[in-house]
Amino acid sequence: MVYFLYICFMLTKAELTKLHILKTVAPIFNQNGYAATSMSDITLATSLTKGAIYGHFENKEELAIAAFNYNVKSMLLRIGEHLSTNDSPIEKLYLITDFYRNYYNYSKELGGCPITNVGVDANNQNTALLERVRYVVRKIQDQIATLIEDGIKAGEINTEINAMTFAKRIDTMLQGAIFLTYTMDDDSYLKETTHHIDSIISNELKE
Amino acid sequence: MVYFLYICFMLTKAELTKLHILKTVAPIFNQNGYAATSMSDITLATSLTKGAIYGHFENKEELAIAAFNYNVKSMLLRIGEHLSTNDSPIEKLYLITDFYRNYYNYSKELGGCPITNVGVDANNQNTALLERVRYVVRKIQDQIATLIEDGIKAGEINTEINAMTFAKRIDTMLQGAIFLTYTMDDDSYLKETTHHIDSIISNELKE
DNA sequence: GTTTAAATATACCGATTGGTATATAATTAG
DNA sequence: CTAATTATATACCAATCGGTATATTTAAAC
Repeated sequence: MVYFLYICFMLTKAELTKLHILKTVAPIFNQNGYAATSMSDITLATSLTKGAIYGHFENKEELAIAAFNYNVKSMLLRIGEHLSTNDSPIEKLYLITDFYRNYYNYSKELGGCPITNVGVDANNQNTALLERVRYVVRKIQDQIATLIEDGIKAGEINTEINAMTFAKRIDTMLQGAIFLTYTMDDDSYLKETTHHIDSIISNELKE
Repeated sequence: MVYFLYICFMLTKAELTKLHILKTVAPIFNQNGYAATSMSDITLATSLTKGAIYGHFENKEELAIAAFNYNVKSMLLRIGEHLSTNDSPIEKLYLITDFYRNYYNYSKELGGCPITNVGVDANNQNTALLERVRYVVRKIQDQIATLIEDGIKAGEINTEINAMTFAKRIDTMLQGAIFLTYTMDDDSYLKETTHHIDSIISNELKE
């Protein structure tokens, strides 16, 4: 059997299988958590056997980490695409809130928000996974802070603003909204919060 | 053997055992999650056997629900105590943020924040537990909203304020701060957020 | 097309899972 | 103090857990 990707990007059959495993397994780990996901779940979902799975991943933990990285990568890629629409720092800030405005629908495909789920799941459990979560949280906050600093330099944002303070404040609101939206199955938390952040940008950040 | 509580409140030995189980098991379930907590963990921690445990709880799920309720009850009790310090609605609002200011230290005793942990853990997994989480979230938000409405009636808070909107906004910020404080093991999220909410009360709510 | 190497399937491992039937111990009621 | 009852301990269950050694199939290189 010959696959499109195989021809196009010169991927070996094994690499394709690895991608298939990750794509299939990522939302399962994300939705069920590490402990509640069994290797049987994985073989069943991928239609592969343990031999194939363990041929690509050393153990369950390595697979879980790879699955989390897969989810995060596709998420950050999507944010990046969204932000590339506009060049102005302050407009990019609005685009971040715009991304999270529809985050419920989007992240459902990933089996929920990977940051929220793995952050809670790995807390005091899995050191390697938790470290990855922290890295991504820092990365997102740094990105927001950099945008604010760029906005200050461009004269779009008030010079007296502390970039990291506001970045963390925005991230805190977003994380709370994501958690409550999922827990209450109510999108209005994300809608209201993104709207609120927009008005903060307009009223408190804008020069 | 005779226990203090036994004499004082006329609790049977069995009821005492049940309390002992819940007190021991509640933080374990909260910290590890439902799937990652085994009955062996429970028998080991309580120094009891399966016979004793299953004599008091029908199955693992019932025990997990009882453990969550135990944590929530002690948490709500603590908030209630804290709020009883003052009678003014707006001062009670400040006392809520004051409670969450030191929430990291307090909730560590419970094995983390029960709302956050069980909210994520039970999402798309355990219907009964998730329903309990939702009930508690609504209860907390209603409590905040009621305080704001009382403040409006008392002339302490601006009449144009939408109580539930602000209650949900405050809760969203708190949930985000709790999540990030735990995930990043950094208390400053809760400190900064409670400080920020205080200034919102002072600047946006106060008449 | 054949050989060689890699990828996948099969069958199995000991340990642990949640749960139960029954025996034993402790407590309560008379 | 005894009898009835309740609470706890013991021993066991089938099922599943994560993981592995080996056989078999498939793809890659020539």
